[in-house]
Amino acid sequence: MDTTQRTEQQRSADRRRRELLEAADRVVLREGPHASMNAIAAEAGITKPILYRHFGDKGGLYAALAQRHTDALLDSLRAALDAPAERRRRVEATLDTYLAAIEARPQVYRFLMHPAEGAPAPGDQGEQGFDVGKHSAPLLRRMGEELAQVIEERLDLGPAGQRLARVWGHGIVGMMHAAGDWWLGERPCSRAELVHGLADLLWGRLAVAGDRAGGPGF
Amino acid sequence: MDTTQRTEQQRSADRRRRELLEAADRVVLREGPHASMNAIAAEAGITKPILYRHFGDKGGLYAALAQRHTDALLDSLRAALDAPAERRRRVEATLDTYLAAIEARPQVYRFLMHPAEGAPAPGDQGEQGFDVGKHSAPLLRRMGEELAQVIEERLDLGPAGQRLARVWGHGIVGMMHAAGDWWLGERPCSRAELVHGLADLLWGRLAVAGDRAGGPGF
DNA sequence: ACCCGGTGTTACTTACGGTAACACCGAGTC
DNA sequence: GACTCGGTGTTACCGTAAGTAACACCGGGT
Repeated sequence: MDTTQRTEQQRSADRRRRELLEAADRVVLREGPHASMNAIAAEAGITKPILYRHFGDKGGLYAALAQRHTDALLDSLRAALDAPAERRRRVEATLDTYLAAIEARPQVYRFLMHPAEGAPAPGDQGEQGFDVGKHSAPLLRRMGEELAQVIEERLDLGPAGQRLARVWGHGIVGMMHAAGDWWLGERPCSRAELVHGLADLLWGRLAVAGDRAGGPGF
Repeated sequence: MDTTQRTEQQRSADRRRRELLEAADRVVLREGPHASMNAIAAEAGITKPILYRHFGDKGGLYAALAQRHTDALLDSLRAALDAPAERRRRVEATLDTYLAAIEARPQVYRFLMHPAEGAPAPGDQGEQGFDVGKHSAPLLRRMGEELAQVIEERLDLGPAGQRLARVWGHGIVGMMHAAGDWWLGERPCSRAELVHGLADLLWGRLAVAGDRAGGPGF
């Protein structure tokens, strides 16, 4: 098991794996998250068992596929978050980066948000509580944690700062996600307007807005 | 086809439908969203074709099931939103109501958020764009729209108020959802702390928080 | 006596995830 | 040169679950 040989084999396997992932990517982009293993294998010019040898099961393949895209998106978001500008500009840039991404490739986005569709696993006994709470798309969790870390590093939030940063990280990511999802479906306004509206929300405009005439107030 | 007879038949059918829904509810609560149509039929003491006669397909059954729970949850939320108290208290009460609901019955919650698992429909040709944007759980959309309406009715947000209210409605709901999902999975703090943290976020504490020493600022 | 709509059944088809068993092939070894 | 060995590939199969005929029973109206 000397290093060079192992590397040789691994490089071959890794190249193959990348090819398979690219084929899977094409199929998922074309047919959506319901793409069958047969279809993916056909696209790659091979048959099912090979896919299973490489990825274990459908969940494994989808996880590998999702991680590629998740990593790419997170890199973009980090860049926007780290840009040299004032706080509000950075928040807006990050929101806009996310929205631009899901706008540009909605299929990828949809796949990332619903990767757990298949794979109930035949021998499913156990875990009666069926992973409540962990069901969210890994992308959302990762984005939430990432943002939480940035917030905690840079903001002085007092003694309970760490907990608060995580609450905010996940909350802001969820806000971005849900608003983006709705916006993508209905296109009720321009991207810039959406970004501005969300930033206003985060900047506390909800708290200071005046009551409307005639109502009991909000 | 006189009215009384029709009503007679309909009432019988409706009662049956409710019974079936309750059986389905028990199974879904016990086995999660992967419950098979066979299992549901067995729980109801009948066989599959009857389910299909009543609900069309699995998606139909799940939609009917989801609507019951969604309606119930929305009623609670409306009550919290309409309570006579100042704005911040009401926001906190609404957040707390939602979190209490998902905490009390996580299985229901999980089911509501992922109702579209099955039903790719065999004759799936067409809709190549596969409903991007509409994939979200109907519950999230309904909550977003509902909140948007309340905001728009009660707050004076200037000329673009309507659009802004919808952006905020969906954004806030998404924030609540993602934070609640994360919280339910990790239980990093008490419910009250979470509520307080999210309300602080909505009240603009992000904007006014001080930079941490040593960093370039957020 | 006869039909008819509603409720129910059994038995089937189709599709898909996943697996077992076998075939080929190139590289290193005696 | 025959021989094993790991990797790549195949065909053929199993189990499960959605969805669909086709048939059976039963009560009431004509």
